[in-house]
Amino acid sequence: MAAGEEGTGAPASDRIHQRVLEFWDRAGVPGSVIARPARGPTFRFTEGPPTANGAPHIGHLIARILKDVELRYHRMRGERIVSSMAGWDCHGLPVEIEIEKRHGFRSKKEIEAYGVERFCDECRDSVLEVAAAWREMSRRLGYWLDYDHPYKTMDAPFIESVWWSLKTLFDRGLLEKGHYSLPYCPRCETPLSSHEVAQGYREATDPSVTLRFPLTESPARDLLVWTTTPWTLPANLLVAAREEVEYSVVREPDGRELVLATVALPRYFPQGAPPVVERFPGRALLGRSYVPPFDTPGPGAGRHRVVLDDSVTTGDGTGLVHIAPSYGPDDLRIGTREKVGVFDPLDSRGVFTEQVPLVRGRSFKAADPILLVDLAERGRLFRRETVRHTYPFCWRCDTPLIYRAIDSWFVRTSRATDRLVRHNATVHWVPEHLREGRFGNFLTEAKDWALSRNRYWGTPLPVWLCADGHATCVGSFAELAERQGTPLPTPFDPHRVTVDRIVLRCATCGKDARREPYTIDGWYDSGSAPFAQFHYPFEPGPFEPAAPLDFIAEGLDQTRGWFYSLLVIATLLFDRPAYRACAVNGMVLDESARKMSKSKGNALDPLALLEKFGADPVRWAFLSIDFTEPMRFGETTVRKNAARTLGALANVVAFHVDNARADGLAPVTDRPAPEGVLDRWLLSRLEGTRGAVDAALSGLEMRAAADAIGAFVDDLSTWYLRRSRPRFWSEGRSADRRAAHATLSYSLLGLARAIAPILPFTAEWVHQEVGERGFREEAGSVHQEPWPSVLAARDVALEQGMEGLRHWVEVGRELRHRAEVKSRIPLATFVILRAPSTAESALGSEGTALLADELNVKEVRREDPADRGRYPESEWVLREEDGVPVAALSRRPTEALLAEGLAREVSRRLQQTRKELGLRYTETVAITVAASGPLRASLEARRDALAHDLLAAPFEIVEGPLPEGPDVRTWDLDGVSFSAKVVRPTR
RNA sequence: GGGCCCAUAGCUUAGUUUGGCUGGAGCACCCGGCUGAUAACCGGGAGGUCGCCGGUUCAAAUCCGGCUGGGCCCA
Repeated sequence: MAAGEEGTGAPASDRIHQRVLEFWDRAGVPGSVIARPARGPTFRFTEGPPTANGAPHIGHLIARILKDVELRYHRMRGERIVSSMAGWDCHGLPVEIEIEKRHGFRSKKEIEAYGVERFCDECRDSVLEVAAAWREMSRRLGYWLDYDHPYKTMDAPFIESVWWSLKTLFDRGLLEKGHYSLPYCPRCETPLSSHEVAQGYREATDPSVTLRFPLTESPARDLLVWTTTPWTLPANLLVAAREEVEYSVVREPDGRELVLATVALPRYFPQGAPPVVERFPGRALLGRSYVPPFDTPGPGAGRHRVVLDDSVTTGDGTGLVHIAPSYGPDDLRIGTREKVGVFDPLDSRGVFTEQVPLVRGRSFKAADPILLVDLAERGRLFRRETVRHTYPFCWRCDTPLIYRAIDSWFVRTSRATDRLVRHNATVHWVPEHLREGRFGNFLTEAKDWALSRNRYWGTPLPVWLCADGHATCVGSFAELAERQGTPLPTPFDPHRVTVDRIVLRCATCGKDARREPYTIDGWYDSGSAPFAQFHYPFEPGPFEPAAPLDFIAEGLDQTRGWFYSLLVIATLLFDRPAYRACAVNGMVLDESARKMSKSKGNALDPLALLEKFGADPVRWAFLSIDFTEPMRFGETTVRKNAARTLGALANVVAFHVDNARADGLAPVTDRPAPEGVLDRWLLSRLEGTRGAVDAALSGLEMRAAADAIGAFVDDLSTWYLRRSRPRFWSEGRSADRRAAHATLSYSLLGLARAIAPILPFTAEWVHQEVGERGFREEAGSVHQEPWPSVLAARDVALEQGMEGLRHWVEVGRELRHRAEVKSRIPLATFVILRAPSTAESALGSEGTALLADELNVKEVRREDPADRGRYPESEWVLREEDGVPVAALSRRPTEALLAEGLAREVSRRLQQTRKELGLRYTETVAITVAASGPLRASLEARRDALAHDLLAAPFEIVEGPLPEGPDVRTWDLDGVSFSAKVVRPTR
């Protein structure tokens, strides 16, 4: 038996998984399944490449389960998956940071001192180490991809494809250099794209300060200016007001005057404002010059003045905004418009240069308090508070970001907004609301994509500039060699160390051109994966420019990551959507609905989880929750969800296999045509389940598929098998026995195929065990079987009839309950006072017999509903609906029936004894029962039946009591005692 | 501050698209039964202001508005 092994949540789960894994590995099943079919309809898929900088976490597990379920389903349908390549996202900051940590580096200078070449080599090696951990997790999960031939974004062919795409964009004017205000990480010394920034907002406490900027012509009158970033004050060049907003001048007790927006007065003077001496609209302030907070050199020195801009709001602060063009997008725009230039006294690490002597050598954050003290000493500080707000941090290293005016290369996504929106509209999103909701909103706001990074380990930007500023974008290695005038080394590694040395002839003027020293955003790499994995367009392959992927699935965090970069690149290059269907899973929380994190110690290690429970219980547990929402998940989730269905199925299989072997009955793969209602019912239910699973999986409703399977297994175990059990131990190979065997064997084999996408291990085990394939290589795997897409007809009337019958069982049991007669004691009659429905008629007399047996009554009849008077309450218990009796049950058993019940009591206790002795139901025992009086007479009368039921030979009935002994037990049945000696056979 | 999503029994949830049976299941609990039976099975019970308030309607878990709580995202 497979039942009862502890600790797994599903019986024998470990053993099954181990055995199946061993079989797959030995027989090379995954490789062979992935390779086939060579022909067949194409199902386009791309594995979202995990960033190869750390071990997989639990969130990665769910997306991989969803992907695997769909891929298995489509493979079984005979479709060719293009492609099944595993993928690794190798480039970028995440990987560099791992290596920096290893050496304790804190800045780019240290990397350069160490040697960029060595550094990049270590990045490359680290990627390969991490890939091994992912591979093992995937093996245990049963996530089948081609791990022997993965695409890696750092491979030369991949990079060449990316270059081709960038050149294509460049030629269309969609790749340009610009001077922009970008989020910048001072630790990583590189700008980040807006979708990277989006990943790193969190709560932070910052200074909230209001300053006095005295007006030059009216030295006793101060502009009040508010900021949460004091370190930007040395770079102040302008103050912005809003044209139509009303400003007030108030006089303080000491005679100084303050200028601020009228609506800001209550904010600054909640107890009542000082007297207002003047009011005017913002435009009146235009051109007024003021004394800047710090006397620093810079392009705007001496030209500090008030300008007008609509970006000024009065929701916070004073309605007068400090403008430092180098440190904010609006600031840069205004500064450019006012032609004051840019003053940026920070170096690339965010440290103040000698341009601000007061804080020279200090990082921007550390400068805040020093600057504030200085301002306070000079009487410029009006108010100092702190504020809690959300602020962006670097998604990799957690350093606070700053906006900074910087030279960068951009992909002009803003020019394609309408096409992005249009293509997105065609996507089948699961959950659907993402299309118009979060993802859709993001698209309409899409800004140009800041592509360049001032880093080392990444795809080099293939742009060279000559002294005259002409840009040459290189789209292939051949072109590179040609423009260089000499062949490239072989093998050619297109990373910075090699590429930076190459000097080209400018495509425009023929002068020497040097490479722009940038790498590109790693999201561009992964977004290129659908074509770059095939080295398109340099090699022939299955990639078709016009064809979107049919399916992808990843976590919600990819909304601004991969989902976005795929769509942008597909739109700009091929003017089509990137994918037809996208399943998106929510975040995985712990069992108390808290975020999982390593620091809290509540993170589940996916590999450990798979090892502890086996993959199928974990897969089942995830598919039992709504994956589109945040999921509460933990070991309990696995235990509770998996035990029921997987345990029940394992035990049905174990029962069947035991039974079939005992009588040498062969597996049945052709659909049998049994006569019995139970058999026909089960076969019909099987077809219904197959259909439901098929519909669910084709609509990305993985959960509905699991529900249908769960319901079928429940019916199979608790109704079909429970009701059919006696048929399996009828003597020899009766027709009924063979029919039951054929039905169960065929159903289990059919079920194995239907569950294969969802429960690949269990499916294989059922397929092998029930099919008597013995896990032999040549016998094949369930995953090589075709999907049962052509279904046999269901017998709907029969299914409905069975539902009706089971309803009458419930009614009968309720009546027994009310009559207080336990089921073991037979009753004479159950009467249904309703005409049978057509569906119920489909069950015929067999259904009646089944109902009689289930309710332990001697007779089931149907009668005209009008005959109520024939069922007096003294003799019957009645069930009424809407005041009309619908069923009646004999209220009391006769003496004879009581005696029969007594015999059954004895039988039951002896069966219990068999069980306690651990006997299999193929083993015979010797039983001697001692009883007297009516009990003995009742037993004598049923001697043969009892002997048969109990597998007892010899079966003796003697006048009691039996002498005490190790095998003797005594029971008391409501005052009647009996004892029995049960002796195990000698083996 | 803005956007998206979620809220049904102690837990997991069906039902919400398209308003209409008495809001269904499973787990857990209580009572009983059954067992050739699996952390099993069967019946009964208890447990629901369908988050709250309002609106539309003959009729609202379902549609609309607002609010509360939670999650994610953006600024």
